[in-house]
Formats: sequence, structure tokens, C-alpha cells
Amino acid sequence: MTHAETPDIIVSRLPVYLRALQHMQEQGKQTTSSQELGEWVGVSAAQIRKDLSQFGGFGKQGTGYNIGFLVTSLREILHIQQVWDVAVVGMGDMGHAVARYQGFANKGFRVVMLFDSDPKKVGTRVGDFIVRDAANMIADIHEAKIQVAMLCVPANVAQAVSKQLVEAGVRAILNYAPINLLVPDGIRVQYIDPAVGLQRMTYYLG
Amino acid sequence: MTHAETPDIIVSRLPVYLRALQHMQEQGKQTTSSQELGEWVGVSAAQIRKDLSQFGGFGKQGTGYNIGFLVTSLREILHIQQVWDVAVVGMGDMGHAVARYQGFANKGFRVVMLFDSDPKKVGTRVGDFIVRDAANMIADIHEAKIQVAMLCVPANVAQAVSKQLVEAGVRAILNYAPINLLVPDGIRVQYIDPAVGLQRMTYYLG
DNA sequence: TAGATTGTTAATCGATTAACAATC
DNA sequence: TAGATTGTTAATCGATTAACAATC
Repeated sequence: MTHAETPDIIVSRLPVYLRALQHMQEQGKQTTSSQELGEWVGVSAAQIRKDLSQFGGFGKQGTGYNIGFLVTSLREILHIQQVWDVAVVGMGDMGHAVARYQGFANKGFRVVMLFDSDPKKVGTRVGDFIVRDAANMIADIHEAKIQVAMLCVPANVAQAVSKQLVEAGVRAILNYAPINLLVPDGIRVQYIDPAVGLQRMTYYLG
Repeated sequence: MTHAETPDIIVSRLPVYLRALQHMQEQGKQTTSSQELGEWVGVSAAQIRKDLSQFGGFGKQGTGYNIGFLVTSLREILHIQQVWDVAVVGMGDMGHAVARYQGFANKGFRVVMLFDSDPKKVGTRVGDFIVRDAANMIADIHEAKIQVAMLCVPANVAQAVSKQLVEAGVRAILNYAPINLLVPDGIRVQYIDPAVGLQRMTYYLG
């Protein structure tokens, strides 16, 4: 009997726990409990304990969890003890903002390459980088062994560009284009679409 | 016996269905099936039918769903047959991009007001609007009866600003700040955090 | 020690899937 | 009509919660 797969839904909560824990850490806190963490992230204490126990025993009865240790452990579980190089494709307003985003520090990612297909943008500077020509994207990403990309191109070309990213060796795509991507098995996609986020709330606004 | 609440998880899928259907519509398609829609959005056909049947019978045996009718119906269910006015708070790179975002057209939202607390930004033009002083935010939002906001301020002030938004009458916050917000009951929050999105994928990259 | 809190088991709850009669 | 596909029921599967012995 092989070890059961960790359910996706548990994995999806871990980064949220980690974010809260790193926040506590920045505030100088040493220790927390499933109760306290749960209140902060909006999850029951039992669920926090159950989720964490999938990966080992990180806490101590009576005292709770050492925040530093739990942060380190979660970073290992999520494979972000390393720093992943990330390519940003599409230098519109959103790509521009994402390329210059300061929030990846200490989160396991750094932007290292920017692409656009517009000759007016290629060669210009955005943040710390010169925008590269999308015509060389496959070769450039492949050579740099980049496996993570943020896709900020218009919806009508997103599917085609995602195909190129996969060809180039990318295995994880954060998709800002408001469209579902069809990708091969083993390629992960996460979607960021503000309209979807807003519509998930207006349902309840009555 | 009162009608059962629609589960959150079903509500959260509806905007994704709608996005796919609107996409089909733009391509001139008239009709689809639970099978086809399901393949496109990565959900089983049975689940699509079950989800939709929560709200009524939108399909026809043998022929499937009329896309136009289903789009209209979903827009009503999600309360986006109306257009919601949206305020954007924080004119950093992300707020800037969000304020100029073209993707809200036909999705039920329009940006109508921008705020920042930095005197260097107040009064400048971003997209179609002049950035307003955050000092007047509560009054301005209240007067305009705005109920939806996108929060693009730095994490360290996000909690305080969200409190002001609620005071001003906002009931739905799309939060781009990488931090959990504590809000009163009845206030909806959706989170957009690229680091969280990326970390949900690196777990699987091994 | 007494109090607090974990990790885990069993019970409950809820969501997904399978299957099919109804019917377009 | 024959084929296709819905809406719905029942069965299955999975996730959450409650509870508590273990123990720090």
C-alpha cells in the first residue's frame, strides 16, 4: 500500500498558512497555535492540525507550533526553499506591474526575464530588465531552464503562447489572461482573473 | 422547509462557466452541451449539469444549452445584469494596472474612482480618472454609493484601509495585498496573490 | 502539577459521480 | 424515428468536524 496522495485542496491552503506565519514571524512572534492561526486565516483549528499532520508532527502539545520551524517546513514542502526563476510574458499594464512586483521577496520566486512581441516594447527597460523579443522566447526560456512563467498577454493569443511556453520547458503557468488554457498533463496552471473574483462576490450582494 | 443555500463552491464555479460561455458566444457559437463546456473548463459534465440545475432548467434534452440564454441567466444569477461601480485604492504599479484594465467590459464592472494617499500621486491622471486623495475616501465612496473595491495598497496598511472601505459602505473587496483581512460578517473578500498562486504549483514541480 | 494544545480517530457532513428515465 | 443530452436520484467518495487520549 502506497502513501496516499495529499489532496489538492490541502496543498492549496498551505501557501495561505505560510503567508500568515511569515507575517507573524516579521512581527517577532515565536510560537502560535492551530487556534490562533486558524482565526487569522479563516479556517478551523481542527483543519489546520489535520492539514499539517499530513506532512509530519510540527507542533508540541501544550505549547503549539514554533513559527520559525513551521515556516521552514512549509517552505520545504512547497519546494520554495529554493528560488524559482520566473519569466513574464506580455508587457502590457499587467505584465509591467507583475514584472516590477516587490512581493516575491522571500516567497521563493524571482523574475528574471521579460518578453513582448511588440517591436516598440522590445529593448525597453522594465524594472531591472530589458524586454526581450518574444520571437526568441522558446530558445531563451529553454536555455535559462526556466520552469515557471506568468502569462500576461491578451486573451486571444494566450492559448498559443502557453503552448510555446510548454515547448520551452515551462511546467507552471500563472495565467492572467481571462481564458481557460488547455495544457498537456503534468503542466500546472493557476488563474488570476479579477472579473471572476468580483463575480464570486456580487452573487452575495443581492 | 426553506430552500437550501447554494454552496459557495458552486457559486465560485459559475463565473468560470460564464467566461467560457461568453467566449463561445464571441466565436458565434449558438449551442453547447455539458460535455463540451465541461471539457473546456476542466469540470465533469455531470457537475456542470448539477451546478446549473441548482438554479433551474436551462437546457434541452437532445440539444444541450442555448449559449445566449445561459449567459443571460448566469449574469442574472451573479447579479451582473447591472454594472457595478468599483473604486481602486492604491496607485502603485498594481493599482495602476488594475485601474486601466480593459477586461471588465461586459463583465459587470467599471472602475469609477481611484485613490492614493501620496500627495505626489493625488491629482495625477491614471486612465480616464484623476487620482483622488485617500483622506476623502470614506466620504467620496459613501456619496457615490460604491459597494465594490479593489485594494492595491501595501500589506502593512491593507487592514486599516479595508476597515475604512467597510465604513464607507463597501461590501466586496478584491484584495491584492498579500495579507489576510479581518472584516465584519457580511463583507466579502476575494484574494489575489501571485506568490500564493505560484506556490500552489511548485508543490507539484518536485 | 495543572493547563493547554497537539495529533489522530471516528462521526458527520457535503460534494462528486454514475446512471438512467424523460424528452427534445 | 433514432440519437443525443438533459435533469435528477441514488451511490460513492472525500473533506470537515468533534472529541479525546497523549503529552508538553
